[in-house]
Amino acid sequence: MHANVKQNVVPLITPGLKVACSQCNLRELCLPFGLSDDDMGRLDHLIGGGRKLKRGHYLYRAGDPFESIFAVRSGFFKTDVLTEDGRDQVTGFQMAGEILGMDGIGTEVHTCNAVALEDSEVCLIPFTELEMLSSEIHSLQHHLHKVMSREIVRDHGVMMLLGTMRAEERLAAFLLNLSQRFSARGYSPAEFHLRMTREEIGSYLGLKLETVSRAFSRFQDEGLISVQQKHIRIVDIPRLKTLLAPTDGRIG
Amino acid sequence: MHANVKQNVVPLITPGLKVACSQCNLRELCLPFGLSDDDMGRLDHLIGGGRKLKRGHYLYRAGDPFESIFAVRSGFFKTDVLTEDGRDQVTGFQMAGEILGMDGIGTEVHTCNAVALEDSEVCLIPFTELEMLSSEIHSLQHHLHKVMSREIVRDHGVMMLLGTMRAEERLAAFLLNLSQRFSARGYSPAEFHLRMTREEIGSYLGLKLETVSRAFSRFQDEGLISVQQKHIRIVDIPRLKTLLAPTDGRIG
DNA sequence: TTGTTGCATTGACAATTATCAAAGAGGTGC
DNA sequence: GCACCTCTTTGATAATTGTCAATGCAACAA
Repeated sequence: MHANVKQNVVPLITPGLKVACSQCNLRELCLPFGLSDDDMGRLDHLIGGGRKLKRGHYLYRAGDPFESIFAVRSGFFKTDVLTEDGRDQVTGFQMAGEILGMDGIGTEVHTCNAVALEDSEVCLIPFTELEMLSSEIHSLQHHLHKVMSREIVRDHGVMMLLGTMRAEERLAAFLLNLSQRFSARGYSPAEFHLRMTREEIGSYLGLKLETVSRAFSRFQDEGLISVQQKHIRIVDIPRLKTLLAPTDGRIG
Repeated sequence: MHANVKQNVVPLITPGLKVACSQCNLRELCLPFGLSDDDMGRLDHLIGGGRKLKRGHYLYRAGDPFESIFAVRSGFFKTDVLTEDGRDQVTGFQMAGEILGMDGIGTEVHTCNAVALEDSEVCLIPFTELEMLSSEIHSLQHHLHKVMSREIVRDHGVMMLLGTMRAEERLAAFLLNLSQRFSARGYSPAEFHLRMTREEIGSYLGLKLETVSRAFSRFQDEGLISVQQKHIRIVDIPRLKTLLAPTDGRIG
């Protein structure tokens, strides 16, 4: 089998963590966005508590019955799809405030795996109950739709990346995306720790790990970033951005 | 500017077509799936009529305010994303019974273009009203969520294709996908007319049009399909499928 | 018919990325 | 500290796909 994340087979999750949207500093990034205090209280009621996951453990696996979606409270996840013939595609990396598990709604079964890339915590949001509550709270319903729609738009961005960009462009886009998301969470946009391996980055970007590694090295040689294993410092964000708008074949 | 679809600038749509889900032979494929007669009647009420589009005309464009989603009644569409720097990625091809426009929910603005690749008809589904109705009809709400979730899962499949497959595998997957969808609509799974150009196929598959053309020719040489311009006949579906499960690096 | 236009095919060659292989770095447990 | 393990880096070479260019084909209009 592929050098997949870890050797554990059972999704070792620890129940019983007390959580409340109304107390959560991620609420503006997450599902309760825009709710009144009153409605937020009703959402608190519904959240099925939290779960802690150790690094390498699965939040869910392809084939698991779908019951809940999850909000990342802390930590870092990847989702990937594994086909019968051994193909493995990382479909995303999720960090605090982001929602996981919406792939399972359509089939009632999860269609990808979600793995913690570091020790993490999630909130469990039972989906049937979320639907019930969202038919009473219009803003919750609408926000759920927005979250799903944004996931579709994000996927389109990945298709664009995979379909039209070259290796270095893909990596630049990836770094800038991480930078922006860390920044939105109050962390440095210029300096961060990668939670995933070169192979996982490569899988996400449709490249082999060696190609990812070489692109990192090239960026470093050109003074765009500084890399030390998983530690990244972006030295020149503007110039990194120009890598994405290449030959300047502009129109108007 | 790129050899984009057509020279029209205004989305020339013709309003006033009378439609009713309850009378529609696509209802089992489309949004009203699973509704009672009674609820279907309420959905009929909400559908904002139909629109006809001539080939080459836009159903919506990136930047248009989002108001409705659309169900394809007949015809064939493509959606694509165009970036400032001139990249163009086809994100999907849609046929009868499929839903268009969900990309716009999250931002209240459409994020891609939808173009008719042949003369087509769509049903217009005002989204705010759909949300209102779906908070009253649980099965409608749930089905909407399923439709959105399946779009996410479909996108994951495209990522897998773009991230892990080689040119011929991508084209085989593409043909088999079309075949299956035509089949589900009562058309021949083995013989059909492509509505899109080689360039559009290439954009969808992350390949150049020449590569697509060469792959078609190779398939024909090997007796898998017969190609004459846009007319395709799949001669050997099983063997085409084996192209997707390649080196047989199976596990168990 | 003939010319025009857009799309498709094919060939020769170049660029990009993958593959294979070896060595280096860093962390963990003993 | 030392051994082990995983991950990363780098080089040499091969495979795949892109690029450029020419020709072919089909539909359509004059």
